[in-house]
This record gives sequence, C-alpha cells and structure tokens, in this order.
Amino acid sequence: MKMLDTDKKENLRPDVLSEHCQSRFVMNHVTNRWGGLVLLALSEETLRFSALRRKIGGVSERMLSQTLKTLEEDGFVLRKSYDVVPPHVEYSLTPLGEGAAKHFGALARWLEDNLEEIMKARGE
Amino acid sequence: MKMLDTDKKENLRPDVLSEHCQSRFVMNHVTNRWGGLVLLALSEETLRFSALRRKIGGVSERMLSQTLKTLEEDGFVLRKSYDVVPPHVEYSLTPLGEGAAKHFGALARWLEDNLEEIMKARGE
DNA sequence: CAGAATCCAACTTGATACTG
DNA sequence: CAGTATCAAGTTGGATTCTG
Repeated sequence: MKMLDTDKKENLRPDVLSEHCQSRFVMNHVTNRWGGLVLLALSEETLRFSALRRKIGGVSERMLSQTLKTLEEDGFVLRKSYDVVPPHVEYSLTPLGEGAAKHFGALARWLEDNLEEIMKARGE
Repeated sequence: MKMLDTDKKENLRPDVLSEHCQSRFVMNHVTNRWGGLVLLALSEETLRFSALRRKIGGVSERMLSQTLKTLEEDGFVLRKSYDVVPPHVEYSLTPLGEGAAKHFGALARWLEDNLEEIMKARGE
C-alpha cells in the first residue's frame, strides 16, 4: 500500500507548507524581519552587539536583541560573553547558522542582482 | 580613487543590509509570513485560488489574496482570469517568480533536511 | 468560485529611559 | 558596552458577511 502525500501523519518528511510542521516554525525565525539579515551580517564575520547593529540598517536595540536570542535558541548563533568591564560580547554563526546563512544569502544576492528587472516589472 | 563599501551613495549595488535599499522592500514581500510559501506552492504548478489555499496550510482567504496581489505587483506571479460563471482564475509564476522560488525553495529544503538537528539544538 | 469589505483581536515594532 | 523595562503605536491576522 502506497503512502499518499495527503496523509496527515507527521514525521514522514518535514514540509513548510504544512501548517503545524516545525520546519515552518523555524522558517519564521529565519525569514522574519531581522532574522535573515542577522545571519547575513554574521556570515564570515564575528561581531559585537553594537557593530552588528550598525551593520544592519534600521534595526533597533530591542529587535536585534530579541532576534539574536531566537537565533541562539535555534542553534544558528553563538553568543560568547567575556566577563570584563565594560562588557564584551561577541556573536558568530554556528555551522548550522552558516548553512542557513548560505541559502538566505543566495536568495538575497539573487534579489539584489535582479532588482532592476523587478522594479521595472513594478513600473517604478 | 577607490570606492568604499561605506559610501552612503545608493545605486552602486543593491544591499539588503541598507535600510532604504529597495531590495529590502522586495525581500520583505518574499520573506513575509506567506510570500515564500506562495512562491513554493506555485513552483512547477499553476493553481486556482482555492487549490492554492488548500495547499498552503493555515492561510486565510484575506491573507492569500493580499499576498498574491503583492507578488503580482512585484512581477513574481501571473494572474490569469477567465471570464466565465462561476469565475475561474489561475495563478502561476513568471520567469522572475521561478527564480525567486528556486532560491526560497532551496532554503526551505535545507531547513526541512536539517530540522532534526535544529530541533536537537533547541533541546526539543 | 474568487474574492472584497468590515470590524476587531493579537502580535510586532519603535522610542525612550534606565541599569550592571 | 550590552543590554532590559515600559509604554505607545503600528501592523498583521482572523472571523464574518457579502457579491458578481
């Protein structure tokens, strides 16, 4: 007997199109307003909080802090705190984070490279 | 004289990390809650409104309609309406949309394939 | 069938001020 | 420096109803 794609059973294969699949939960962390940009900013470069904030145009302290916490929970970002005064905290990507950043980065570069055509399609 | 990346001049190269770059504007359409999922659902398949809605778990009529309109404006989605009763409308991807879908799809597949490791990192 | 319109609830985000 | 706390404001999302 063949399994159908329409079987509601989870655990066959994750699918972001399925409402309650955990992959969509994680996808939301990567594709929300700041998640992907943080991954992008940290790819190939370890940064401190304020440097990261400067690099990502428009992000507030609150949102950056919140986004970093989420990405750290997902295992994408590594937070390294040195116990000195004044505080010194470094953020970098884990191997998992590098993987996500690679794919998000590819999407970003494609958008950047095709922006002209897209804006033309928009009639602007 | 060399141009520096830090030059505030626009039009050198689009950069999603820049606050007012239009590439970020478009990026938001692709990475908002339903944008990418619509691109994914339409890749390799033309669908009618209700079929599309069934395929994307959890999306409301309102949000689907709104998302489709945005993606159509960006030139990613093609809307084809047949003037019959009852109405018949088909949605498909433009070549531009296929490009975006390809990259978003790669990210989605990577997430799905690495979900187990991610959830392990989350301690769940 | 494919939506548009309306109303309202929930969530997100930002500004500002403050702390160890 | 690296955040947190608080509150205000904006945005998104859903349920429902309606229509050509």
